[in-house]
Amino acid sequence: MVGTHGTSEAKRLDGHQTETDAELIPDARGRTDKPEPTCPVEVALAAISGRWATLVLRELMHGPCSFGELRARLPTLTAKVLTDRLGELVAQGLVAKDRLPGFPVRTSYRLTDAGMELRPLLITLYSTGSRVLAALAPRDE
Amino acid sequence: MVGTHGTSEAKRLDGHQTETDAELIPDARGRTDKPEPTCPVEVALAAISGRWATLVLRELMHGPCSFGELRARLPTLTAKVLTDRLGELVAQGLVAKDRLPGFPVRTSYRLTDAGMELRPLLITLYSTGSRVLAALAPRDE
DNA sequence: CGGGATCCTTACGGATACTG
DNA sequence: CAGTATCCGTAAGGATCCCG
Repeated sequence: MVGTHGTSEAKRLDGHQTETDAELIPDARGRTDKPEPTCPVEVALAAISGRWATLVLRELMHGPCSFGELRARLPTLTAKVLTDRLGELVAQGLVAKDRLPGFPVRTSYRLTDAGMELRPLLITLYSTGSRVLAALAPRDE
Repeated sequence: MVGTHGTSEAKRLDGHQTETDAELIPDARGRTDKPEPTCPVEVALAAISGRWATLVLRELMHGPCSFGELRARLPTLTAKVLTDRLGELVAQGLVAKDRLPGFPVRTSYRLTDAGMELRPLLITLYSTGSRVLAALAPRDE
């Protein structure tokens, strides 16, 4: 039925080559037809989603950091949003929170081993964005 | 003033080593203290942000695809959201929309050169998510 | 087939003020 | 210093119905 005409045009739309899929979808967790929290892509996405998330992560990549230091380095980020973002990262097991003894109270935030795994992603976000900008620059296509 | 005590504890919190920064922040566009649309990271983030965005991109990575085909492959995605997502991608110059002549109307969506640049990012999202899950699996730290 | 037009609800980001 | 407590406006996602 489908093959009666066999035009190359129909094939281009219908036929999806599965050759390169293994690169994009290495295993069964990627073969999903909707956003599943268990899909690795969604896990990574959750880590960097939310405004300011990548900037907070970038600062923590430099090493442990206190709440106030983070605020100082990201001056226009309000305490509420920073608390939200850090709370999410802690809940995801990407950041650990250490209360330092003494007074006034100091809290040190640092990346966990899982959080460290995000470094290549931040680097790829940067390089990808750069290449996209470069590809758009010549002409709008 | 700062150096009077010189405890290693203070250094760990205050001193951010600039050694590895070049990897994370290659040029001036990355040295921002707030989310700037011109920052490459924000550009890449914009491309994959919004629910279903990565799934739509994944499908388009296989090759051009019509509106209905996208709906068929992502059954629980409503037409409105798909229209939104595609519209954003087109507005960002990552996807091109071709109206095919004939009846009924067919529209073919395909990645532009800029959109193709997102492939490594999708792959990194997957591998990063996998490694994060693996790092969290042994123990919660 | 490929959307557009509405409407609704919730989540998110931000501002401001206050506390242990 | 390191948050918490409120309040608010907007925008995003989804459902439903309709049109060319």
